[in-house]
Amino acid sequence: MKFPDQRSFIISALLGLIAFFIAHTMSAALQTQFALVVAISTLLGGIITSYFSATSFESATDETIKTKTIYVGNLPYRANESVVRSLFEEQGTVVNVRLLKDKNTGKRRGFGFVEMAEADAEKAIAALNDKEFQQRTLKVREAKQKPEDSEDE
DNA sequence: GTTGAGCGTT
Repeated sequence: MKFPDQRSFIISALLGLIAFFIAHTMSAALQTQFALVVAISTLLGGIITSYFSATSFESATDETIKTKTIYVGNLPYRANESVVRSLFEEQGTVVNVRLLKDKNTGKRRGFGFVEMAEADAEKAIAALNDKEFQQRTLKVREAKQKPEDSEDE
């Protein structure tokens, strides 16, 4: 029904364009046969693709985890991502860590975002908020979600 | 090389 991702859609569209131009160079009788072959090949390819993606081993657990993004402020300027990551990993599994730098100068701005699993995120916020870290008091909160919609299922 | 309230990049 649906394409697995946008790449498959683009590839299919490109192949369709190529087939269109090839068919344009043929006689009417050949066009019918060519269209048949293309249609059957597309069907078979789709069936095979969906079979393998349905039986692919454990690729479903990758993006099924519910993660929550945490805002971390008042960080010392000397702190880097690995230090923050290891600090939050004491409270749970850290999915991603981003410390924001200035776009022009590239200097650290002293705050960042940590992405964790939902339960671990709540635990980390409660445990690490207003905690002293390298002579600074951390500000740990749940991050404002970016204005991105389309949450289906 | 500096500074100190804050919510953002592939």
